Amino acid sequence: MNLPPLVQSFVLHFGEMGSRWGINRTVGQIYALLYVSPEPLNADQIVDSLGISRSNVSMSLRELQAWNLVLLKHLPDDRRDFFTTPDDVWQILRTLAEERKKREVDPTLSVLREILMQQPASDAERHAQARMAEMHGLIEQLTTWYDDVKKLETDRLATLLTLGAKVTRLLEAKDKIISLGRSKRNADKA
Amino acid sequence: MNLPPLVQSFVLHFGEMGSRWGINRTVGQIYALLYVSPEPLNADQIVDSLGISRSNVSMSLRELQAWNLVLLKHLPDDRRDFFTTPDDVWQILRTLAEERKKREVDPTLSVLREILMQQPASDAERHAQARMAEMHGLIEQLTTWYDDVKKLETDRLATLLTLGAKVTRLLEAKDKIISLGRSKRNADKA
DNA sequence: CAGTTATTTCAGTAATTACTGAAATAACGA
DNA sequence: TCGTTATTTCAGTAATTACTGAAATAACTG
Repeated sequence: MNLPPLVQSFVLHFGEMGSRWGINRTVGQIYALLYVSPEPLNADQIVDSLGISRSNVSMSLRELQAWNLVLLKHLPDDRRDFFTTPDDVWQILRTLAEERKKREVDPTLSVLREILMQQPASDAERHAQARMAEMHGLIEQLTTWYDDVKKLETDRLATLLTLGAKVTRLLEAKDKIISLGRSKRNADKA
Repeated sequence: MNLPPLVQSFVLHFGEMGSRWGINRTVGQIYALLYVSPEPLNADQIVDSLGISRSNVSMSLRELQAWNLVLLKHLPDDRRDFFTTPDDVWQILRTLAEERKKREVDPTLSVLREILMQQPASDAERHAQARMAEMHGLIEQLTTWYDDVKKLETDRLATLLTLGAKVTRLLEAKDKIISLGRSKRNADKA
């Protein structure tokens, strides 16, 4: 590996994190490298930077493209492929969320729905279905929220996040007032 | 594997999803099994249900305990350990979020902070640091929001989710009015 | 204490996943 | 067309991760 020390730390960390997810070390490293590079890189530059085989780079880039995490660029009079990441980190986050939903949440939802359609043949199955219904409800609620939020542009999403906390506090304050009123009335009754 | 068909589908699916995360197949299967079981299970019951070795169950339960995803129960006059999952799915979600943050987000934040402290030795490093600063900012904003939200009890969290969408729409409406006002003024000027 | 039961540890092995180098394909230009 | 360059594919191998069975430990009982 042949990189400025500061970049190298970042790349190595992402390699480790990658293997902690489903993504493997190399894919994580390549992504990190592209993310911090001032301009797009071609496959051979990645080979030189990370010290891995050309074929590994090819496969890993394909994986990153399947995740929509990487942009393909072309320079004039150069038929090599160059790769970058989007400039906007919030856009990257959105893509990541979308892809993980597609791979992890959606299949789970459809399995749950399918099972919930079936007729339980025992008490054990009836109980299992009830539990799955709870899980299904939770996931549906989360995805409904997500579907609403995902369309927001970067700056509005940021606003919503900082606002989110305030909405929470508002809710708490409202509840406190209501419960104060209730306990006052209860006290009056006694 | 010796399970009611409906439970088996669920368990198998979670096994596959498990290996798509860092978690392995067996851990995923055991968790799914515990999640749908009407009462706590001991290790031997898990062995029988899933057809895996006793030692594998022991290691996998240890893993689940490290993730705080599983509760240890004891029956009177029985010194075996029995395991369950929490009843409240929202509590499960909170735990999952907390543990993933601890394992994935926090280490990344600290690596980023450390790198950002250092003096860049080149333009490449300067640019890399700027990119890392963007990423750091995004993660900080997300975790601030998360820290606010995570303390909410189940029903209030659910409220916030359904509300979240409305807050969004409110923001959009407000922006539309403002931009309408602006474009009117601009039209007047012309 | 010895005997019984529950659980854990761990070395060895099986299974899976990652990676490489060589060959194949593809896309050009002369 | 052939030669050159870029990229992909894939069989073989390396590396990693998962799993097992046997032995060790631990926690109890009589």
